[in-house]
Amino acid sequence: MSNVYDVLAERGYIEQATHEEELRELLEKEKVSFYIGFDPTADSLHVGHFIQVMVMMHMQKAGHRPIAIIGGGTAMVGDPSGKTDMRKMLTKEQIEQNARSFKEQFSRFIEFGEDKALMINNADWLLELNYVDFLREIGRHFSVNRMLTAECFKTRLEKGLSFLEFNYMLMQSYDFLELYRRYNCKLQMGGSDQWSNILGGVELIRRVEGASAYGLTFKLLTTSEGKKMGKTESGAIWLDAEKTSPYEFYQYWRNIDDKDVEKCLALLTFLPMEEVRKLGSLEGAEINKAKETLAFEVTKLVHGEKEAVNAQQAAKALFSSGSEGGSIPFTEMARSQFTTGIDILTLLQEAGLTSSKSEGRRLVQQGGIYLDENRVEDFNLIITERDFEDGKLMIRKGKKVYHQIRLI
RNA sequence: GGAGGGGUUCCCGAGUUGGCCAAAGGGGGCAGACUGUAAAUCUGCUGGCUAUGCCUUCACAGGUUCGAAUCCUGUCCCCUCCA
Repeated sequence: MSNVYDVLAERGYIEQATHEEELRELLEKEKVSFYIGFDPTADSLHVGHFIQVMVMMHMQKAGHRPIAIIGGGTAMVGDPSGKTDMRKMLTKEQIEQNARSFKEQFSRFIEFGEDKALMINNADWLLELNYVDFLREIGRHFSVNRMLTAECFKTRLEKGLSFLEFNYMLMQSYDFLELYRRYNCKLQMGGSDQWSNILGGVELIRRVEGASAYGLTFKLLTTSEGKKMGKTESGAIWLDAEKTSPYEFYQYWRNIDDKDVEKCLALLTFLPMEEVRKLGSLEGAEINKAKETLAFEVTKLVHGEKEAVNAQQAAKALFSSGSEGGSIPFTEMARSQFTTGIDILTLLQEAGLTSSKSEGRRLVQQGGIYLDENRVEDFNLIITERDFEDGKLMIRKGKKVYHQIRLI
């Protein structure tokens, strides 16, 4: 069980790999530098990236060296894989800013240092490429016929694919070559949508350097229905506490589908596999224990133990007795606003629970709003200081969304 | 550059003999019931508001008309075929 490859396989990360056996041996024998690319298209990593971060952690633990590549150069082109539309192009400044946020977040999970792990922006070499040289050196190794048969371009061939995007594969392949030359990086990993791009790099290194390089892809984190996980109606689940509070983060995992629990425990926590299997095999209401463990462990990894405990306590308190907990989302409002009273619809909006008064009105009419566990019957209700206890008022929307108003 | 087709509410997508269109249907989402903070199922809702009425929406800007998503003119954008 000491081989990381086996660990990764057992936990269910691996989708496919080039030369499985060779790669396994390589990981057994030597310290391998490997890379995973990240597109800096947002200012924070989200849950979808986290699985890749987990892999880097596993690999680093096993003594290998992760190289996180920030696609500063490639982001300026946009990866067409799996997309139906052309991506928005980002400005250089945005990309740089995002790259900084990424690095900060990576440091929470991976130890950086010359020998430990690196983070590199591929803009370093991509931006100064000379077009003609690139074509002569790299372009000649790619067959358009072959590329067109690649899965990642198929959907785009129907809808239209610009030449700019068509080049993405070459750029990513070139990244791998460059990393091989500079850091002796022999392995590229990525989501399964990256398979063709990774293969491109592996082949390029073989042709240009005559050396062996390897590729490995992970399963994309999807729900049992095949949807991408980590997306909610209100957007992605971010690793940044500012964008997704630890409480919400915890709740996301707590509310996960029964069928996804075991998979997530294996992929997103470091719990031993025996325990993962044990938890995953719980039946009926019992499986809630597994969900609690999952939520706690993942929150702990991402936000630290303290936040995880807070989130867990808040959740338990709310869902078992309805009393308040420590870290539920809240809004602070001036006491003076409540001397004359404020109507419920406005209050809901202030708390961010509804986006319009009409929406609030509907919610109340349908019986979806509660104040301290009492259903609100009338949408003309006026809230005053007297409704508060200890300067706090708990509003609940639906079954699970809690929000507290605090007087200041 | 030439020929043709099209841009509708969160998304897909009806609607173009002008009024009955805040706009069918589906998806998604939200809420209710049932439950285990799960899934499935059933029900309701899904532009805004100082709300039985009023206001703003059908690419954009004008025009015709008592009245336009629907007709006319111009502009922008997208797609397909030809070069």
